[in-house]
Amino acid sequence: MNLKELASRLGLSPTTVSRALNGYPEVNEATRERVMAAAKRHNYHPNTRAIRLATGRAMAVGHVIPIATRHEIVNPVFADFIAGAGETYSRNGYDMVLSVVPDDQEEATYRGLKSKGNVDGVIVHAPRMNDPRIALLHDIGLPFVVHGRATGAALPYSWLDVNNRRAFQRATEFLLDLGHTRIGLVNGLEFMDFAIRRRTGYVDALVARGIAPDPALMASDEMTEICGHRAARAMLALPQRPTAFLVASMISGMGVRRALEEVGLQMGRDISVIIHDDDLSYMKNGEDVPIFTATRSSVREAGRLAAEMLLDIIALPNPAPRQRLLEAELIIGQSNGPAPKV
Amino acid sequence: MNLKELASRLGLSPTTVSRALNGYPEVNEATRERVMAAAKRHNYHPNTRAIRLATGRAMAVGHVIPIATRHEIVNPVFADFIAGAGETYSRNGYDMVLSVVPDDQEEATYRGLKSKGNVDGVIVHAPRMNDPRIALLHDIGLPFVVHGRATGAALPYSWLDVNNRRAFQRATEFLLDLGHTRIGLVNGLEFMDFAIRRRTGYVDALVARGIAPDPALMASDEMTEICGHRAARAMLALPQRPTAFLVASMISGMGVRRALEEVGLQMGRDISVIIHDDDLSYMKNGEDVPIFTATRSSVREAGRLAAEMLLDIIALPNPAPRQRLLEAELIIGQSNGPAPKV
DNA sequence: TTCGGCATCCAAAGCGGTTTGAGTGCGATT
DNA sequence: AATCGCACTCAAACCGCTTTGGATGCCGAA
Repeated sequence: MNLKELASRLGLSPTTVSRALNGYPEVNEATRERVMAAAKRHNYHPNTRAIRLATGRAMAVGHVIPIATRHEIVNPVFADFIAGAGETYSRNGYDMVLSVVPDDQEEATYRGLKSKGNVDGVIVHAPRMNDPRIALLHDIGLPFVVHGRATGAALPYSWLDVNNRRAFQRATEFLLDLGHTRIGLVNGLEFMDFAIRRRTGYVDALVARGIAPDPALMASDEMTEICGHRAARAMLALPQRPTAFLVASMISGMGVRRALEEVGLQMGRDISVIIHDDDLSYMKNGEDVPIFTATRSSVREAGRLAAEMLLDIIALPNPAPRQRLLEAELIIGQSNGPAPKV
Repeated sequence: MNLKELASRLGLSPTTVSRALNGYPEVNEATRERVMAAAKRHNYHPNTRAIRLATGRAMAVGHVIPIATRHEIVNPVFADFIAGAGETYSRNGYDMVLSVVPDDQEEATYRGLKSKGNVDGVIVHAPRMNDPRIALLHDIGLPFVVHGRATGAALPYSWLDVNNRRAFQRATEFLLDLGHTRIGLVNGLEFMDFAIRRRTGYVDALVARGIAPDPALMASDEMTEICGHRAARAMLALPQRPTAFLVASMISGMGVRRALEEVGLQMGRDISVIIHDDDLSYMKNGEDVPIFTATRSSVREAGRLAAEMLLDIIALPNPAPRQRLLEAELIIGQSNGPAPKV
């Protein structure tokens, strides 16, 4: 069942039927209702491919996922972000298309997406410092929103980010207030923009209290259980070990916890731990009382909001870049306590 | 730059240019090379929307993700599966479109995907017993491959699955061989097909050795850290506690480990644990030596294979249903040992 | 009576490709 | 010399929708 057939059954022209269904004013209300009814009765759904060609819009948003020779973006955080963004797209009649490509084909993929007209815009994931994708997308004229920011970008661009610096600054201050002075930072990879900001927040807080950051207490690696464990073990083996940890993710945090248990330290009593909690749907930080004290910000909500921002931008003829900075909550769980008396 | 313009610049008809680029035989080799060169020079990429309309194929595969009022499918396993499938699609020039929809709209989404022509086929995730989606897709004539199986389906259908029954049977036998007789099963939700099969394997192995399965040693819940922890705690509190655990996932396993540490049991010495390891890229089971002894099967590879199967099916005019059963490896890590002497 | 305006509706021209059904020109066959 | 087949190429139809630029009829105003 297509437009033409539906029109002929109704004894109308395709023009009128199309307009009736799309809510144009120049069609008689009685006619419109007749058309609507017939469409429903015959289970008519306009062909998306034809609409896309006729309107010149893809009604789709792209997410490019480089599969890593180096580091994976396919991580749990990504999954939840996608889920959030996908909700927004569905609600607005957009498709979400994921391109999983070898990372040396990332640029070609973006160019292809634009020139072949597969999508109306893209979300940029996991920005790094001086991320080349921003200039590229600007260049080829593909609307985009960055999830995060890219320090060093020359041009203004749209982004949605969590205030990572502030979150880690507050967390550090909180630990300092509890008397901790040796705080281990188990950070993500520091070519990632968010990790840089988090370290900045941590360092700023220390410096503000006159504490010199100790390089031995700052680790930077992938946010896996293994890496969290390794980093914590290394710091715990120091002559002057930390009395608290600030950890980049829930999963790293589980590695840290394992390390603590191995050396016989009880989290929350002997040693404090604060993690960053992305509020993942399948990786909840406890039920009523959080297991970990945490800086929390829902990455799923970020996905929803970033997608909304992008759809807004796509809809506008000449959109100005938008920015939105979300604040993380500091939630108190069972993993912190005062620094032990020396 | 579009076909017509390219053609006129070359002094050729669109027909010939189209054929030259698509490798049809009825075009002079010299002409073809001239066309190819010009296409590259002018950076010509055929418009996907036009191709789709003209050919009647969507060149896209759908994945429908119901967002749960009840249980989330947006889980880490899903992310890796998607990544694997996405690789296959990219290699073959297909788009992957994800539809994230409220679960009461799942059926409508499948129907829409078909009638609006958005996709050429779909992958069905997380099948349950008597899963209604199979009949539905059969009905509306949308090609599909199920990741997993759906016990109780009336019609034959295509699927790709891991031999979950066998995997858990082998793991159980392995523990039995080590002298364990009280083995706790920390399973996934048992309306999920894979979870049912795993329990069957576990029960079969016990029964074959003349051991009556104890309901108190069989838990079924979501595969989260929290749930794993809770289940393990409950079993450890039994008068006759288990000497080994068989656990449905890496993440549940971490919860189990936490429970063990809480009660002062050392994994691998005091108590044995075997998990199922989906070989997730960001959740590796150790580096050289696995942390957990495990039944392992890469879900990412499953994604690749399922996608290949689906593309094959889509390409064929009248495809017969296909099946593929993958075997999980049993890999020995540091989390198992002989049962303690009574 | 005439004409402008309004409410409706439609024919036809896109959108940018693919594909069908015909040409052409040329060497080989009869 | 006429015919045939082959190798190329092209015009035009088509995919299924949107959208432009009229038509048409009817009513009230001049």
